[in-house]
Amino acid sequence: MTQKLLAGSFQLMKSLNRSLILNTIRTEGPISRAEIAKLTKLTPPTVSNIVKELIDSDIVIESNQGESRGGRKPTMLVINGKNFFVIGIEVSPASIYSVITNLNAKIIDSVSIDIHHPITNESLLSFLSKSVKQLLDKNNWINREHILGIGVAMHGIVDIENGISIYAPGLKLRNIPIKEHLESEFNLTVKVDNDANSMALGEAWFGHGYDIGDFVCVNVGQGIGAGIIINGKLLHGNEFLSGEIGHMTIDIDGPKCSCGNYGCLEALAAGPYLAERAKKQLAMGEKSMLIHMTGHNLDKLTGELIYEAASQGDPFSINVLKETGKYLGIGLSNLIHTINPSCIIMGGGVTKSGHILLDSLKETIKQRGLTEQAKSTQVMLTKLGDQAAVIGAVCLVLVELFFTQSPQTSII
Amino acid sequence: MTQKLLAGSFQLMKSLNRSLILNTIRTEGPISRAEIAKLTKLTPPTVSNIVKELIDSDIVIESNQGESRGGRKPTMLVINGKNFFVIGIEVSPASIYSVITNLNAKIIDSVSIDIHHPITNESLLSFLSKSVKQLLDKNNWINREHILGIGVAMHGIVDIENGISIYAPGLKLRNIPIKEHLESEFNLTVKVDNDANSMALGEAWFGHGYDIGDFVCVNVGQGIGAGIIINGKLLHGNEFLSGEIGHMTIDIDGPKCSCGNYGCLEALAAGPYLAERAKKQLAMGEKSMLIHMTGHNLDKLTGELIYEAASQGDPFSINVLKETGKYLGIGLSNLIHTINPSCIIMGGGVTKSGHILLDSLKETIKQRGLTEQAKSTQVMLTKLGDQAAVIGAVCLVLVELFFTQSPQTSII
DNA sequence: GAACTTTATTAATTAATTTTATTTACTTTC
DNA sequence: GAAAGTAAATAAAATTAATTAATAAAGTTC
Repeated sequence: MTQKLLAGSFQLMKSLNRSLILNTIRTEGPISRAEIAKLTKLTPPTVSNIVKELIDSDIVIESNQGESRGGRKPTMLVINGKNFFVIGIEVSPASIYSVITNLNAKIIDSVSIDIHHPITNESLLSFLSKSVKQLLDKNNWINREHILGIGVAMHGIVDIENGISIYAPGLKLRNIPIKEHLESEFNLTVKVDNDANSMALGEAWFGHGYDIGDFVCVNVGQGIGAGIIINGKLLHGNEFLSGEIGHMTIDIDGPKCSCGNYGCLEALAAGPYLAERAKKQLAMGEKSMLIHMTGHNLDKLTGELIYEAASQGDPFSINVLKETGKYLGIGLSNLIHTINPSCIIMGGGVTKSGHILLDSLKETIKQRGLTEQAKSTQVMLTKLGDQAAVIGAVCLVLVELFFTQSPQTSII
Repeated sequence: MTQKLLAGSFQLMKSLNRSLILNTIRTEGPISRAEIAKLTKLTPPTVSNIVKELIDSDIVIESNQGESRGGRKPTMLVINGKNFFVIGIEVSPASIYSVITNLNAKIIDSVSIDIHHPITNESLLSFLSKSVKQLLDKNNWINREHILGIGVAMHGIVDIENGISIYAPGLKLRNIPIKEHLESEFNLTVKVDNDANSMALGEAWFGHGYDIGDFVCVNVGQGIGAGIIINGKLLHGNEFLSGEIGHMTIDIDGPKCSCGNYGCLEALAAGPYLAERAKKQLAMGEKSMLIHMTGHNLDKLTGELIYEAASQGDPFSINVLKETGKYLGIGLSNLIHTINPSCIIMGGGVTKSGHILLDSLKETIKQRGLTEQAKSTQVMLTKLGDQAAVIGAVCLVLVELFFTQSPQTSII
């Protein structure tokens, strides 16, 4: 199919300009009407008219007066960020972490609930409700009408159209109707997406992806997933499966993965498998301070312990991390040669592994890149750190507010 | 960066509708004004006005009258396809194949020039000019004013903005200024893109991708490349490197590739490497009718010969193809788990290998897919066959004509 | 304090759609 | 075979939201 085309209409024209001005204020504000006109190439009256509507609908407010540059002082405009709120939830295999933020994604309060396994769909949903209720109760000074929605970052495969978690391997659950449940419970708009996708969105709005149009955010922790941003938008693929790079084969004869195949990136580089690999090598007689650190009980070995030993100079652990960096580097090279992002942002547990793994990873990309540009693809850690996914969940709601070209997007 | 927004204006509104109507006529024509209004949800007067302009600019013509459905007969509209022409060129390592087509991409005439190695940038450019001149001379009944542009499908890495072939491994050339050269020589718009991208575009416009928004076209021949279509548009990546899946590592300890790395998909599944692998196995004493077919000179072994022997039932060759199918299947699985296309279209030399390779490839995808949907991703051969790339080259020009939202896109 | 600048708004104009009405050309029905 | 009905296409008027031009407001500069 060739590209889809919109029909032009007065409504479309207006809503395009409305979004354009709203987003210019969001990203450039505080900014004057005159400056908006210059940046967007719209005419001053058009800007004035639309700004008036935005102020009427309470999403934009006039702030202080700016400095004169040889004439009348400009009136600065900003998003009315502090009076409206969004709830973001990150569901990881071990816990439910929920936050309430203002429109600038500044976290006002948070609650965390541990998940005990095994768990059922019903109890997960009730934990989600409980988590939201706690946030609302703790912050009952917030006008319920001023809460714009709930965003949920869920690990695994998510049907974003219906807000259903199709498969959550970390919880061993399937087909959880998150959107339906939360919407009926709280009468708020609910958006659900995959955790890596959410992280990517968070970085695009408030992190290192702020002025990059095409990038990938790779989440390396219990599993490995990627959020792919193309032209400032998330790529979801035909069946919500895009970015499942944990199950990219990079070594046909490699170790067995939980998915049943052999040599998946995840089985070579994700936290639990990393520990598994080290365990095998130690069992075969390799020396390492890890043996002492685990009290001679190798079942206690985790990725985190290996990070720690490596930072203390343990040669065995350093080598394990170097190997892991190489595997990840190969996975990322494959990504570079497939979608060629301008930058790769790393998030998840791996961000705590220090420079050894990262250096090895960068070295591998340099070695494997097909061209100079590929070799020098930038790799960096998330700016939002542990908050990337939950901030991303908040952004799922913000996208609707700022980019849905509907003139009715009055906040109240 | 968050998504980019257009500024709304009367011009935009008009040109969106112009494109919408033009493409509705292209894809649905012959079609009446009334039917266009229904399909596009534009009002009848809007359609009438714009159609009048399209007819004035000669890109649309009224054809016969349609059947009445209980009232006035509709006047059917079609693209004035037969009076305008596009030149398409495919530059492969061995030859330059050029065609002239009408707007329906129907080939009117073609010329082919063999390339003898080694070759320089200058002589390649002069061959390109010669090729176009031959086409023009052979078809001098065609009004030069009615030729809309030249599209070039070039193997390797292409800077599509400047129309420069950055690296053409099959010719061992770099930085060939194709667009600049041909534009100054013929005073026609010139578009250059990678061969796999062109194939994908050709299939999107006139092949199996006709009603699919997201798909991938994989070209397996001397090398392996993919053209990725997302939302009906080609993905080029940050440095024109997207789709270079030939250099995706699928076997860390695999054979050495021309790029210097080990275990690239290309080094396991592309034509020349396929022959290489078979040669090694035969040299080690394996039995096969290939030994007879090459007259005991294994240096004559090619991918094509292996296809032929396999189709005659040679067990050794069948096994080689099965292996190759498995490797390709792994590469495609990686693609499915990264961008999750709704369908994969195979083109290039591999299309001649028969069902053995393809069955093995499909089997591998079924085995490796993470979900039922991934497992059942459709794989098919190009509809346009050997013409896919050159028709795609033509489409590079058609994209400009049909999708550039400029009111001045008067053909003449 | 007169002249100039920048910001913002108002009024008039313009472009393109939409709505409503009309014409054209056919089919159906009595 | 004339009247009634229906669909296609166009014409005229109304509407929308932009652009252009003019003006007001609030400064700065010399």
